[in-house]
Amino acid sequence: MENFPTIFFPSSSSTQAPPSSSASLNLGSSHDFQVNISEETDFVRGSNIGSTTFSNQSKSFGGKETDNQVKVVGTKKGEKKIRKAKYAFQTRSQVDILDDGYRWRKYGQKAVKNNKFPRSYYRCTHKGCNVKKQVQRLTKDEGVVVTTYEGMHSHPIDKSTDNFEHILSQMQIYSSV
DNA sequence: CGCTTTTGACCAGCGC
DNA sequence: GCGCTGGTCAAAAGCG
Repeated sequence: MENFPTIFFPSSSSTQAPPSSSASLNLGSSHDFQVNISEETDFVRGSNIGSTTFSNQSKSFGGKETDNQVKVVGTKKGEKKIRKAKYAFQTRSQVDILDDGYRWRKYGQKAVKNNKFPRSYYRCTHKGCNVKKQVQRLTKDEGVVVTTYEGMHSHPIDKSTDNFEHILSQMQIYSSV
């Protein structure tokens, strides 16, 4: 099977060890799992990712650079706007909802300009966990779902689904800046 | 009965 | 200054 997840870590990384764990994903029968990790404003595009349309997708996805700027939702006055690290997962799947083991609650849905499919906004339901994620399907390839994670989970996984948490752990390690 | 989803409104940032 | 777009909130409905 070639359904193996292919995780592309920024090659510029030199601090932590590369993900040597054999990450296997049981999301379904035929899901091409492609991860496109975007570190802050810098999208990892191109590379050796199999999809030819990937660059275009990345372009449309990060068309507006402003979408990487996230303002702090603090009730305090002058909180500076910090940009959190976002991780864009590109998954080839028939379903939008990828159960990664965490509990998500949908809190919004908006139609994006360049996509005819709406974008869904989810938030982790754990107490004190402000992890958000967006799920968006591409217009060009409706078989491709882009899941953008924002933030880090600071609690154990809810279910014992797969070792997807291993992947998340790897990324959390990486994203601990 | 409690939680999740849905959906419209509201708001802030940016471009023109 | 206005309009557009993206992101969040909140109320109500829906479901197990």
